[in-house]
Amino acid sequence: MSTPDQKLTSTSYAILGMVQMLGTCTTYELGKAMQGSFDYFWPRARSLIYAEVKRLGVLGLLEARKDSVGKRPRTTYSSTPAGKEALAAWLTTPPRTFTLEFEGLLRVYLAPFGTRDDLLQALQTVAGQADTMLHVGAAFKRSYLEGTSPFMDQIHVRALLNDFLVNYADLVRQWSERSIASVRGWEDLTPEGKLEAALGTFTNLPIQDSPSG
Amino acid sequence: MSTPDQKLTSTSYAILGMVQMLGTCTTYELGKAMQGSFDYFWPRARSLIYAEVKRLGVLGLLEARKDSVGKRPRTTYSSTPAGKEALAAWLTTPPRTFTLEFEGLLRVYLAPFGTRDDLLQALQTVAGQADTMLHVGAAFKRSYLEGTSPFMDQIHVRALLNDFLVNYADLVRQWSERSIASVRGWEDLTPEGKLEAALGTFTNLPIQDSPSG
DNA sequence: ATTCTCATGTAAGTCGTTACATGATTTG
DNA sequence: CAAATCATGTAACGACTTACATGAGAAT
Repeated sequence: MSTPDQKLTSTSYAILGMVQMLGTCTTYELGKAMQGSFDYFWPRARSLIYAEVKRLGVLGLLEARKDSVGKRPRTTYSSTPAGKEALAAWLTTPPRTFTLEFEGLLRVYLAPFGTRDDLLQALQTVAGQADTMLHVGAAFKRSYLEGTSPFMDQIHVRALLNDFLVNYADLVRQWSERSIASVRGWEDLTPEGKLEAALGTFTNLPIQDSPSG
Repeated sequence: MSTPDQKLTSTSYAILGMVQMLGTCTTYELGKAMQGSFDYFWPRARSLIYAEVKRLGVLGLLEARKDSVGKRPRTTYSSTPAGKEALAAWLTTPPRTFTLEFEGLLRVYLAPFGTRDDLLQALQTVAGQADTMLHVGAAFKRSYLEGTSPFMDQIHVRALLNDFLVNYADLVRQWSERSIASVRGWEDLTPEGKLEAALGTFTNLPIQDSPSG
């Protein structure tokens, strides 16, 4: 009963969950943990977290304890029964759709208004970004296989999560590499002589070009 | 020279590019085109486009012509030399990093605070969303293979684009399906008896758990 | 002792969304 | 001709970001 859910955002629940996971934490620790865990699928700026925990405290979904370090005040948060209830209630609702924001694809779409080299550089930047992500994934993999990760007891769900994330990074990496290879084979961005390969790419997409309607 | 780039966002350039692609268009047509093309990698609300073309008009990057339909006024836009220059200049800069916002993964991470069935439902929702995306991809594929797409002359770059998008949707679909299969095999969300499979998942990730360095 | 990094926030601003209002056009 | 849908915006609001300010602790 009650579930007093005012206007909470998904970020609110992300915070509620992370605090519950950590038990008790300062906002800084919370921020670090969120950055380390959520950055690739729910990225948020630090300052937002400071604002949000405050709000969740007022709503009674987090317990805020003031202490201080030196003569500087700070706040430490922990979960409340109401907070746990709210989180559990949210978890029963369907997730909003996943959205991608991929400027690199915008560059591909608009490539004909720039140069071939612009496109190549954009794709190389993307490849580098994917590579970084793969390194992070590799570190996670190592920490779980070696058993050095905190939250080893969560390994069964974290496996699902990393399964997605690593395959996702790998997809971006591979896509950017084969795209670079394609573009390298071009002299410019005009359509001339590029139809055949394009049709081949479409044909090989892992999908049925099945009945409309 | 000049490149008077005030504070333009990536969305500004997306608009600049789409208008240049269309030649001349009403804001409504522009919005439709953007929705149809960018929705999966650069989603933006209609109303933002109305606001943005107006601004781009003031900046001289788009030409705005007022006409009317019945006694209702409307504005039609087309590209200007300055606009084309600005777009070309932007295309030389490196793209910002791709970001994902995937509430489904948040649900996976926080799953232990809810029930097994919550998690299953969330994953099924995701599978459905990926499926929808695959249908859109299939339609694109068909239109290009049949040669019925407008902008057939862009097929070489669109092939790169759809290569990513379809494989991405396919990844989400397949991931959600194998995750559902995993969770179906569980009786609850406790760690008991789930270690082996999790370790296997990590081991099989397409990545080296290579030297830290 | 100074400097650099860690830690704890606040303030201002913006990009973008949801909701609304209303005219025009098609459809039943 | 009434209802639904297409078309053309505006207004209000909010979630999130960037930039700033500053204390504490570590390093040199």
